[in-house]
Amino acid sequence: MSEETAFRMTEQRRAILETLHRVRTHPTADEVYAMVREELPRISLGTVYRNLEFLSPAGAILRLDGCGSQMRFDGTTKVHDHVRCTSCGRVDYVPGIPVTLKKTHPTVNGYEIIGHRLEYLGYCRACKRGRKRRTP
Amino acid sequence: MSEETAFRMTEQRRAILETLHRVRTHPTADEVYAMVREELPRISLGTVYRNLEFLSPAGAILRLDGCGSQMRFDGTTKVHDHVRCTSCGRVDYVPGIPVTLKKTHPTVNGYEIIGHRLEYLGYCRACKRGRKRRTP
DNA sequence: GTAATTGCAAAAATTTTGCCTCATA
DNA sequence: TATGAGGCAAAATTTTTGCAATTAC
Repeated sequence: MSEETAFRMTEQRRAILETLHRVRTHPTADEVYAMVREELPRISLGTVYRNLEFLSPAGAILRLDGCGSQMRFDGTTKVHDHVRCTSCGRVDYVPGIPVTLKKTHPTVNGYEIIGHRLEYLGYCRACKRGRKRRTP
Repeated sequence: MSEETAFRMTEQRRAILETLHRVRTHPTADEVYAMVREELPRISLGTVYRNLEFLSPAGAILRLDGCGSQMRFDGTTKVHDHVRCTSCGRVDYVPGIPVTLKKTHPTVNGYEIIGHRLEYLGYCRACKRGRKRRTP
C-alpha cells in the first residue's frame, strides 16, 4: 500500500550534498555548480537545479528563499514584520506582535549590524483549507 | 556645493507609489506593472523596474529582497539564523545569539504559523572597510 | 531490466540596458 | 529649454523543461 518513493543516490547528488555540507557560504545554484564541477566536470547546471529542488523538500538541505524567487515591494516604510505563506507565496503584514528581540548586537560575526528582518512562515487561510482537504 | 539630485515626480512614478501605498499584498514587479497599467495603460515594465529601483534606496518604498535576487542554499538543516551583507550579498551563519523570540503564536493574521526566519542585516568585514574608505 | 536521473540545449521567466523621444521643472 | 524620465525592444540573468542516453538499484 505504501508506495516507497524510490530515489537514487547518484554521484552528482552526493557531490552536491557534500559540497553544501562542507561550505558555510550559502551559495547560489551557480556557485554550487562551480564548486561541484571541480569534482565532476561534466555535471550540468540543470542537474544542479534539479537536485537542489529535490533535496530541499526532502529536508536534506535548506533553501533560503527570502520571498520566493521574485522580489517583492512594499509601500509601507515603517518597521513591521511579515508572514509568508510557504505554499502560495503570499505575503502579509504582521502588525504589532510582541516580539522581544534583543535590542542590538552592534557587531555579529564580524558584521556591523544595521537591522534585522523577521518573517513568519506558515499557511494562509486559503492554503490551509486546501491543505486540510488534501491531508487525510 | 551641495548638488541637489534633481528628480521629477512623473505620472508613472506617482502611480507606482500610490499603488504600493494602497495595496497590502507586497506585489512583485510584475504585479505592480499590472496594477499600474489599469491607470496608465501605456506604462512599460522597464519603467516599473526603474522606479522600484529608484524609490527603494530613496526610502519611499521597501524592497523585500529576501536574499538578493538569487536563491541561496544551505547544507545545515538545524535551526540557525543568518547575517546578510546588504552591500555584497554575502550570507553567514549566526551561531547561538540569545534572541528571545516569543515562543509561538499558533495563528497570526489568519496564518497557521509553522516557523519563522530571522535575518540580520549589516556590512561584512570587507564591505565595512570599503565603506569606511569611501565615506569621508 | 526498469525507471530514476543525467546532459544537453532550448525555452521560460525575470531583470537590466541602450537609445531615442517626451515632458517636468 | 535642459535634462531627468519614459517607451520600446533587445540583451543579460536566472531557472525550468523536453528528450534521448545512462545508470543505480
